[in-house]
Amino acid sequence: MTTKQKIILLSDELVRERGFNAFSFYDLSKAIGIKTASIHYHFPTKTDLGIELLRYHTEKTKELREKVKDQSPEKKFSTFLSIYTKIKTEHKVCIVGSLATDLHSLDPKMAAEVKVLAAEILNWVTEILKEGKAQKIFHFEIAARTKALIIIGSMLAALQLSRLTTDKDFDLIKKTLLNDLKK
Amino acid sequence: MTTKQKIILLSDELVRERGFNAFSFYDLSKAIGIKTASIHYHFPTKTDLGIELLRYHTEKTKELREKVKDQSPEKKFSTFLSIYTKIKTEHKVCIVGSLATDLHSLDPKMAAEVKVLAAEILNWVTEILKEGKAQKIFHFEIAARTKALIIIGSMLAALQLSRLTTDKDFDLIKKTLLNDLKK
DNA sequence: GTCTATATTCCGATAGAC
DNA sequence: GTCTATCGGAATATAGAC
Repeated sequence: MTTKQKIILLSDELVRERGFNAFSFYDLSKAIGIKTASIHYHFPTKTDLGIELLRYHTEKTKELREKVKDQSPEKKFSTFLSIYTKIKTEHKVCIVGSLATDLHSLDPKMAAEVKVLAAEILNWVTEILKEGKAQKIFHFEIAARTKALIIIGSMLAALQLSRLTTDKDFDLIKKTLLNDLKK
Repeated sequence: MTTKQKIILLSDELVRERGFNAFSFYDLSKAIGIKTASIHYHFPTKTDLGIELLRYHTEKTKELREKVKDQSPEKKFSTFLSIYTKIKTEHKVCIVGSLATDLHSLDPKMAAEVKVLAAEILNWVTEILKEGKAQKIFHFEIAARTKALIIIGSMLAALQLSRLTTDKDFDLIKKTLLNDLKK
């Protein structure tokens, strides 16, 4: 793995663990074993790093979407849900939620990238839901995009709220969501 | 209003606008018109300020709960929802979501107070839902606490996501939630 | 690409006068 | 209760050697 990749992956952990404004180049330098000046070589500013991190997420989401494009809607949906399940095992939150709460403290260019990622996720889930409804696998009466917003929001919130109540509440919310969609 | 109250109210705005780690005593001092040293007189540390801010929210929630205790479940529920509607008009997020994403960067004493506030809200909404269901006003099949988690989570997420999509999505989610409960 | 060294700014916090 | 003055530390960022 290149140093640049190491920096992005570690930043990703830290943003979702503590928040963008709560980690520093020094945190990265300690963990990777290089000096903060070396990090500036790869990312001139912290905003540059944040932007590349977000583009990495957008790209990864697109790749995942492409990877399961020929699968059933159920499989696609469970793939989507597994993103959050993985995050929960790390006791972290999703990057969209983490950066949405800090949005107005971010450089506008970085804030714009958060919106791009959110749009990509919303677009994907909307598509999955439409397809599942057409195949009479998923059942809901509202617009697919609205349903997608509520589902994405519920998973995002499940990660945040289950930090405050108990970890079990994450699974509880996830299962309830899945049942609701299939009934 | 006392200076102490001014500091708490302004901190509240800033936490929900930018996040706890993105505002400083200097931001407060500018806005209030006193020096940062004076803020330390009222709150020795930033954590002390955070803790008092959270206790203020917990107290306010209890007062609101008490204020509407003799009203109908619908009225109680719409009172609960109006908290988020108000926040949305300010383009902010709720303090629970803001601090949940930053939780692992907070002093443990402050993190504990976030959990106290979340528990109070969850307890209140669970009670409202149980009462509404008993009166056959609200309709849902899952446990009231689980439904409360999903509703609170949906409102919390609606504030965050609608920062990234469009403001209209907040109302869309809110109305969908209300329809679902009454159908 | 990584280093040392340093500049700059900001931030939380304290001492002591008024 | 608020001020001036200041400390110590942390953070982002840059210059220039290797």
